[in-house]
Amino acid sequence: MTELRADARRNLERVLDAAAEAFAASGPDASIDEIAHAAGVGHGTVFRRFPTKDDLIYAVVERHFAQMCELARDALASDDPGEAFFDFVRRVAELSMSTPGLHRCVVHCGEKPGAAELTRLVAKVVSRAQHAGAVRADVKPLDVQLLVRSALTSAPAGQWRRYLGVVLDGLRA
Amino acid sequence: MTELRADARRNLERVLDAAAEAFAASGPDASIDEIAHAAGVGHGTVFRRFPTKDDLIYAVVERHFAQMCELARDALASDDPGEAFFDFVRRVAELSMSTPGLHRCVVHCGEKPGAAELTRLVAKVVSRAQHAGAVRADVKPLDVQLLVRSALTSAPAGQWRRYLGVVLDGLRA
DNA sequence: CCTGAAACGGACTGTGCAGTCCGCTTACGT
DNA sequence: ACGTAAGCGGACTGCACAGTCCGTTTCAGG
Repeated sequence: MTELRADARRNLERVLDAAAEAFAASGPDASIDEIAHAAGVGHGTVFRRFPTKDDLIYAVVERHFAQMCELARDALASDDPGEAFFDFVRRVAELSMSTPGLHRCVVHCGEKPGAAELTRLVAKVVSRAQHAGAVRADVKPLDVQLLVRSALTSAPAGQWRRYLGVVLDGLRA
Repeated sequence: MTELRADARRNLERVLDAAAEAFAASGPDASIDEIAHAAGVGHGTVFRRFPTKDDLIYAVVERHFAQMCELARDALASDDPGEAFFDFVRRVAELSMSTPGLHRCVVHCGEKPGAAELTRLVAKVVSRAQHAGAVRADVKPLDVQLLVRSALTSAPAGQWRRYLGVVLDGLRA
């Protein structure tokens, strides 16, 4: 199963990269042809790996979640839980603001792929920071998510970093 | 120019109603065929009035803005500026949450149609409420808009009324 | 090398959509 | 009532896209 020919694996990676970029830029409306061309392969090659466009979107979203899980794990590995939390939030914000179309992709594929794992990790990051006294104790992970999301989505163009700063200050203990 | 035959005017209205409903439900992806069918006309009739799909979207958005302007004018006509303001915000929220797809339509047609008039009226509603001492003096119309929008967009399903209540309480003097 | 399986990619199909066209119908002034 | 211009709507075109197929190319093991 994992026995994938070298060229196949290389192309698969190119396709995923191109798809991530296209979906990040244009949301789920990006066409397969466009992605295949950007990846330098024929679009038949895309469909061999991902029988359906939705399968490709799904894969990209999963990868995106995995990136955020990675950030969360980094935060958990740090020995300063407070700063780790704030860094984590800032990085996640940076990531999602640099890929505006991906949110629509997540919505598009309804039930999320690996969201459970991500939720679990984030909860850990938050509670660790609270334990260290860096974050007020009366907020829950969901609150953090909603507050941050609202700051990002409602900020005027180019102002989201400032808005995020305000919210983060509000979360400090 | 306003000399429109009776049947033409009737159909035009039906089309606008159907379009408003369709765009509110599905955003700008709603098809002309679907709208024409819902309006009970052939889709040629739609294209005669609106040479382009974008023209139709534009018209619906303009109508939506006009509705909000109407609400603002109602608020300005009330003799209790404070309560008028809070009612106004609640009504606008109710309106936009009942037409989730319209926001994407507004985004779709970039520069907004009659946004200037709306902005002007809202500014009046806010400053009147502030003058009456019902709303804290240190917020600007833009702040109100952003705060309300963020409450609406970030609330979990079915919770937006509660979130809005919190924000409105926060705006009281 | 040489061979067979794996992978490739582009031609092809089917669908759904925006936008056009034109023969038919209907409102309305006289 | 009737003539005509305004209005109608569905057949048609063209295009963009998702998804299929198959003849050709390339990898990898012996």
